[in-house]
Amino acid sequence: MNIYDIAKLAGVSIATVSRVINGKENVSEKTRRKVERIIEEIGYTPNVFARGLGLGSIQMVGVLCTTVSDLFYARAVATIESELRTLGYDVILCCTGNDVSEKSRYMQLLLSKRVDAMILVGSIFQERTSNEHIAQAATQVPVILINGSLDIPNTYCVFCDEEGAVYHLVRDLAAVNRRDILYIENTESYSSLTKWRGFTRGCGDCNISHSPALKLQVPKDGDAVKEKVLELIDAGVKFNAVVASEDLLALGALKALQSRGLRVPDDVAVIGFNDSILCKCSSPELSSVDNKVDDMCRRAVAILLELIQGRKPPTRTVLTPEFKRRGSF
Amino acid sequence: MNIYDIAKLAGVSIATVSRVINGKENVSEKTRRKVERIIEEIGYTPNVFARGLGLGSIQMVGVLCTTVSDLFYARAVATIESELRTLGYDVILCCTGNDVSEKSRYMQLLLSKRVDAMILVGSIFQERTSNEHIAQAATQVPVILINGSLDIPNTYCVFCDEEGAVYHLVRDLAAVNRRDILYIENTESYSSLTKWRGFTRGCGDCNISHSPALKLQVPKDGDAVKEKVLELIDAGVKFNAVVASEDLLALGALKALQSRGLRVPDDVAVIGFNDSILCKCSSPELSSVDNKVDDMCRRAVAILLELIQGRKPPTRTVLTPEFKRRGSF
DNA sequence: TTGAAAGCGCTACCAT
DNA sequence: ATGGTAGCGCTTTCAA
Repeated sequence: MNIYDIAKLAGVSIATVSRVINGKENVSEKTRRKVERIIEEIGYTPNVFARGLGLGSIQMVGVLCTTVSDLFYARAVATIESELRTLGYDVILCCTGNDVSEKSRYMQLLLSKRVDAMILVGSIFQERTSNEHIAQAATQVPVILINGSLDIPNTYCVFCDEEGAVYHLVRDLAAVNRRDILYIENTESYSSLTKWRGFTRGCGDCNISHSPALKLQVPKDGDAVKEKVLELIDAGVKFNAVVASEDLLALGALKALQSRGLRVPDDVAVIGFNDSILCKCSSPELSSVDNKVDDMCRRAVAILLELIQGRKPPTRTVLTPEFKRRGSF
Repeated sequence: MNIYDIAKLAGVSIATVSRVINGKENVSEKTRRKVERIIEEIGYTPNVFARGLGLGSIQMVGVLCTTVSDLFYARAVATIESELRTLGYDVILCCTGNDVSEKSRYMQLLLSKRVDAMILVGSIFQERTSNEHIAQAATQVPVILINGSLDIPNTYCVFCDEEGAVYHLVRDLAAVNRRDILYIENTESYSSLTKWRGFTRGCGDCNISHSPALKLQVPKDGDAVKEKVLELIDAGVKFNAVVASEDLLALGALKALQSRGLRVPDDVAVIGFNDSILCKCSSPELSSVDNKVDDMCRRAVAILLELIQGRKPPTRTVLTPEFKRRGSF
């Protein structure tokens, strides 16, 4: 069932049918109604390929994350999807994994599918070495980076001042004499770097000389963290606060502490990052830095909208995180 | 840059270029290499629309879930995406929400995008009233339902014997004299019905007369559950086991119990459903029924593959859940 | 207000 | 092994 069939049934030309479908002005009310009725009756839907061929756009945006089974990314993707939907765009979901060459391959794939834009979710898309593949993609379609910052033409970044958040966290801890801070970071993510910068700056300002023994670098795995923290405790390393670059890591630490009879927050304060659903699963509940995923995503889509409308959106949008105080500090 | 340009540069016809692109046999090695070199050099990628126009397929599958920010769905979507990717298919993600008319609208949308198939994730897509919209979609493309069972032509179902799982759970509880079981279910999902059936059957077989006061129906919200369970405890209702239709609900109950000084599992055993990441966040960790999301998703994609290959896959695939024993029972 | 016809870029069939 | 060419279904310009 195509536009020709409709045209024949309505006794008009395909041009007229096309006009009706696309809501053009120059069609008489009578003709419009007739065509619309037939379209309705037949249940006709235009062929997207044919349409795309002419227009060069298929109203789709590629959304990339390393894996959507991660809480943070899942939430982000959910928000982006719903926001884009309101603009009439579909989401092609790509879970790329951590490997750069894979990320690059996915971006190529999306370009070949002629997506209208690409949204990269997570600082993890900001490579420590080269970001040439992003630059390359950005020559074809706008690229929006969520939770990362990159200075590349046609690339727009939305992120949260995580450095500042950690900085203030350290100051707050020092203010209540929690100066022996165990810092746990996920090795994989780029944002770890930013957070660490905030941490050291905070330590500097508070005259805390942070021992290397109090920095833990781990993969994103609750059990692994727990193990490591247990080792630390058993080795006699002392600390009265834990700051983790992700809730899951904080949770692992919390469990390790509790299993050794240490009280949270009395003996040790624990603070996570992301303000995920996990925070409400432990007792005491986990204090955490809310890095405003939803806001970032909404901003990202808003930027896309501006681009579509031919306006010039800001290249960088910085949001302020918010500390969510719960039982663990 | 299109196939004509490539043809011109290579000094061959577009037909030959097309053959090279599609890896057809009947091209001389020399010609193939020449064309490939030029394609590489120019960085040419075929236009998907033009291709789709001819083939009627765009190598995309629509994946629908109510919201991907939910742990269960996120994990499912992640698995589906990665499996489909290996087959060369992209995923169009649709988070529909619970509303039937919205679900229906999304399915129409996907059909108009000419997806090659649709995968519905979650029993929630099985409406209690009419599933006409699914039947309608299934007339156009194969529909695969994960964690639900529907008898509709061109619709394939993959699900887990949740009824059996709950049935055996009740028996196991009864066997250790945990006969006062608080049953908590999510009102929104269809699978609640199945689970409840297993529960009552188990009670029947064990001569447990289950009091209506021990059935809690709640939305999917940990805090809400906690409230309800607290009310129950404070009202003096006694029970020595909790079975919940989802981990999040079980966790809410667990927190309520602990906050009233009840010990888990000594005083009350708690069992969740889905074996999600949440199970490992509490202390004690949550025992849970693993309903094999990953397996279901893999099966679903395997079915799709069979369909593509023109084979006749089974209409219903039933998996056996597995009880994951942890601290809470 | 309406219609005719020229693309859009590709696939696949038919010739050679 | 290669080329010519007819669609695929739509949008859009140009004429009427």
